[in-house]
Amino acid sequence: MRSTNPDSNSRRSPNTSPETAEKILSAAVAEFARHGFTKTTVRGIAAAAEVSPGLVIHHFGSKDALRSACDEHVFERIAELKAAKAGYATMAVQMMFDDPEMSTAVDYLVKSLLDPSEHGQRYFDHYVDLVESYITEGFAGYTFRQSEDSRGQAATIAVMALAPSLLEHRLHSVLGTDDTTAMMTRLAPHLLDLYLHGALESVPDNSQPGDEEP
Amino acid sequence: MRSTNPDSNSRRSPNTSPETAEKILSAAVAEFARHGFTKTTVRGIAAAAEVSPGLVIHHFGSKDALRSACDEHVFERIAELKAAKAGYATMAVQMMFDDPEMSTAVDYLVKSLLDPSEHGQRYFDHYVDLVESYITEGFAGYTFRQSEDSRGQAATIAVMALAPSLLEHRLHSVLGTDDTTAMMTRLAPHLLDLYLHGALESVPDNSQPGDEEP
DNA sequence: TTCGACATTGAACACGCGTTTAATATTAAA
DNA sequence: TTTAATATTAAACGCGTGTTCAATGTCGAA
Repeated sequence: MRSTNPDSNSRRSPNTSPETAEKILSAAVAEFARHGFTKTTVRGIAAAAEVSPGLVIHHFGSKDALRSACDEHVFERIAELKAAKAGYATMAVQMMFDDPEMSTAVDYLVKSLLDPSEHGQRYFDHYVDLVESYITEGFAGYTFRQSEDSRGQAATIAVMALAPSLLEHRLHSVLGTDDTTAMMTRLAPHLLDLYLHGALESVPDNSQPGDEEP
Repeated sequence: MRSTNPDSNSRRSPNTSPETAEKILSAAVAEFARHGFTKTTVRGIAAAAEVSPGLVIHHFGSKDALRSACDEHVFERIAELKAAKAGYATMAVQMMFDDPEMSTAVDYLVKSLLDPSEHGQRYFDHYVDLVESYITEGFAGYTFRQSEDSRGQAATIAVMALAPSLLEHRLHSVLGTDDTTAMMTRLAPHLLDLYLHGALESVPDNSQPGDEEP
């Protein structure tokens, strides 16, 4: 179903272009992931896909429609990878950052969270739902601390899990690195330690709050 | 050092209008905090300050220069409030969200972190430095869990502390609230619990990773 | 008063944006 | 081959942007 041409001998793919549309969409996802929706230009996508700006509109109708197409594409990609990793005992955080092939998809979703959109909000809602189910039902053998406000707890943990990606660029600068995978690997033990034991080791023994110095 | 004129007696607000410049700058901070730098327009700032767009440029030179002025202004404001709260026993997280007067300043800094700029990076670096000093020296009687990689640990905690503000709008939507202070108050106990005890209560007892179901 | 310096404005400029349009190139079908 | 349809492009349109400019308003100084 990919090609109906009789002789694909010396001719590659001249006119019939499902390839071109895919190339444009792929370039769009990359550009959106890199610069966000607002700052990404149709001309930039066209240049990255080595086509004219008009062709981008011709294939997808508008910049917003192109974004929707990208949303669906990324969603499918994420769903595939999530299904492929089902049952694999690891934290959701690692699930998102382990696979280098997923990095652009994750970047896209992160930018989608920052640049307000319905798709981005639906993704975040779904993510909080997922975390809440982990809290109530457990995840890969782990048991979560329970709370009366499981929704607020889930939202808190979801936000925490997304934080490193949100500030990825700032982290690169402050840690003096440019390898995202290596950086996330470096942060992973600290995240695990935080999730397992918290960040604080001992609490002050003064009972009433004030400007006291121990 | 503010003025070199000999008689600054009744010389306050004649023609040279510091009031107008302050009004513009205040409006600019609010607009930048609300919509971010890129999406904020000079015309929008001018409308909020009830002046003409040309006057904004006349007073600050350019949109970028206006942003720098806003950066300095917000930095000073934050420094003041931090100094005023020195010695007050509370977490750095709460330090940033407690005071409702600080909310716009915090929003501004958050947007500054997302929309890349030198000032935003310097602020983040400073923030990580602060957290690292808390880790090594303790904070308000609290003792942090130690790590060989204190820099990575500090970056991790700093990112976590900033996360709720970064996704404030998404949190509003997912929790069905429009009161930021109330929402942060709701999340506070979950954050404290996370920092004190972590998020996970028990770990699975299977020693080798796989697709096992407990 | 007159003058000069500054504040302030409305209109316009130059530019980049998303999008449209007319024209060309290419291919499948008749 | 001819024809219809689609892919593709260069150019331009309309719009919003940051910015500039000439004109007007305003107030202290002389």
